[in-house]
Order: sequence, then structure tokens, then C-alpha cells
Amino acid sequence: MSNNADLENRMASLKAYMDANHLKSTAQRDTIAEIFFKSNTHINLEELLTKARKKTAKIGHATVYRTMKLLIESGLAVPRQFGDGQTRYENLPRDGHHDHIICIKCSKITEFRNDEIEALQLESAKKLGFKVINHKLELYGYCNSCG
Amino acid sequence: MSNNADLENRMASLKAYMDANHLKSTAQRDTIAEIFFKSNTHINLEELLTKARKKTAKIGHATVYRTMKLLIESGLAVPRQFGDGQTRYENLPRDGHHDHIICIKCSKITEFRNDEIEALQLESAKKLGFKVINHKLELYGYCNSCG
DNA sequence: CCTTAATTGAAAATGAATATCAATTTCTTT
DNA sequence: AAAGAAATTGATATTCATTTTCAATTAAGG
Repeated sequence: MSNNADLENRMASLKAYMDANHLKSTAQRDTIAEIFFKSNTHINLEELLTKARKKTAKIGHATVYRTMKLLIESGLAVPRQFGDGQTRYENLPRDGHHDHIICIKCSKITEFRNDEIEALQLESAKKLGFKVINHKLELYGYCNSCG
Repeated sequence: MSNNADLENRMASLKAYMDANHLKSTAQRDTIAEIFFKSNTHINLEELLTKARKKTAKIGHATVYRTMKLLIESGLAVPRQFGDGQTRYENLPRDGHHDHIICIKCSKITEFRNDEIEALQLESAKKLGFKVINHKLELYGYCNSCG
């Protein structure tokens, strides 16, 4: 699946969600969603707003917040807080879930994935009577540049 | 080790940290620290403030924030954000680290621990050139009452 | 004690996120 | 294509958690 097809898939998912909820498609929403879907990093409000304003005439920050809330509700974005006071939005990778390693010195965020850990999580939860829907795993430490 | 000895241990650790940094011991600090060390849950500012004011005449909210910052710096408290906009402070259990399972319906927080997961985390990080200092693992799902 | 430096509370300031509201835009129905 | 209903928008005001400021107070060492 090409990046482009992936983008179109996500835009279509969003459209479907909006249709199902009597929500209207607007230039602002499309711009913000597209910028978000194209982002790889954990984008924050300011970045979204700056990029969106380059494409579409006038966009207020409230609209960015509102659009991101919509993307979260529709399951296309995940809000994350890494401790610096601002929410960042994660674009779910099409190849599935990943976790994060954050350098406590330079703040670099690296993604990783370990299926064995995922399996053990499900097992642990099951023992406690929990049905897991989602999870967050963050390792904090020093990257090899800062270590 | 009794609960009381444990409390005294922590108070002593704090004292040692303060001495080493030319910080003064005050009634407010002692009160807040003690309340925090005695707490089992993930206590937030409001709870700390309410309890502290019952013990010590006047305590401003700024002082609670300042004291918790001190406890974090000294490694005796860990700040956590579960997504409801406010920081909660976790008292490190004397028997070591634990992780959390959060019910997305009733918000109940259950603690668990799995050493196998911890080991795999270290291994994953090592492969990426990271030295892990700390980590957060949160599983979100439905508890057996809500599931 | 007495001096110095740290600490405190009250109030003001900051900053992220949300709510308000009149004006605008989309979508459906003629 | 035009109109009407309903949703959306941007600017502004607001909320709420947290931080800063600063004059007055207090702790600790000499």
C-alpha cells in the first residue's frame, strides 16, 4: 500500500465518520486532517496550526483543537502527554501499534515494538479480570548520543 | 519493615536531600511530605492541600506544588498524567515498581507488576542504544465490573 | 542572639484547552 | 439554482492547572 493510498484511506475513514454523524466537510478540517495524516512525528497544536495556515487562508487555534478532537473520537488520532505540559497527537501507523523510548536529556522520541511484551501485557491483564483495549508504554532514559 | 519505619526512612531520605542542597526543613514541607508518603493512591494537588490544611495552619497551593517538585527532584515522588488534565503524584512503593491498568469506563486504577515485561523492556531499549532509567506502562480497557 | 539565605502565602501571570456567539458556509430540499 | 436549516468558523473571553513575583516571615549557623 503506497503512502498516498494510505492517506486516501484515512481521509475516507474520516469522511465516513463525518457522514455518519451529520458533520460537514470543510476546507479547514480537510487541511488539518491531511497535515496530521502526513505527519510521522508526534505533532502538537502549534505545528499543526503553522502548517495549516500555510495552506488555508484563515484558521483559528480553536478549530485545530476541535478537529483533533474529532479525529480522536473517530479513532484516527491518539492524544499523548509526554510531560511537557502540551498534548501531542499521534498518527496511528498503518503497520500497527508501537511504543516509545524518550531521552530524558535531549527529548528525542524513538519508536519501537515488541510483540512479546504485548502478549505478556494481555496475559497480565487477563489474570486481573481486565479486557485490554489500548495501552501506552514509555521508556525514559538516555539515548546513545546523551548516554 | 513496618509502615512506620518505612515512613521514617522516606522522611530521612528527604532530610538528607535537603541537607545536601542547603534547603530548610519547615512545618509545611514536613506536613506535605508526610501526607504524601502515607498516601497509597495517586494523590493530586487538591487532596494534598485539603489534608495538609487540616494539620498545619496555613498552607498555600504554591507551597504544595513547590514541595511536590522537591519530592520529584529527590526521587521520592513520580508525577503522572492519566489524561484528565491534572497531575497526580505517585508514591514509589517500597517493594519496587509497578504498572497500571485503568478502566476506561469507571476509571478504576489497578496496579500490577510483571518482571518478565520489565526484562524485555530493558532488552528492547538496549538494542536501540538506550539506557533506561524509568518507565511507564499503562493498560487501558474494561475491568470485570464494567467489561 | 543575629545575620543571612531560604521559604512562605497572596496575588498576579502564564499557558493550554474550552466555551460563547455572531457571521459564514455547507448540505439538503425544493 | 435558490433557500432554509443546521453545522462550522474565528475572535474573544473564560476556565483551570501551574508558575512566578515579591514583601514578609522563618530556619539555621555562627
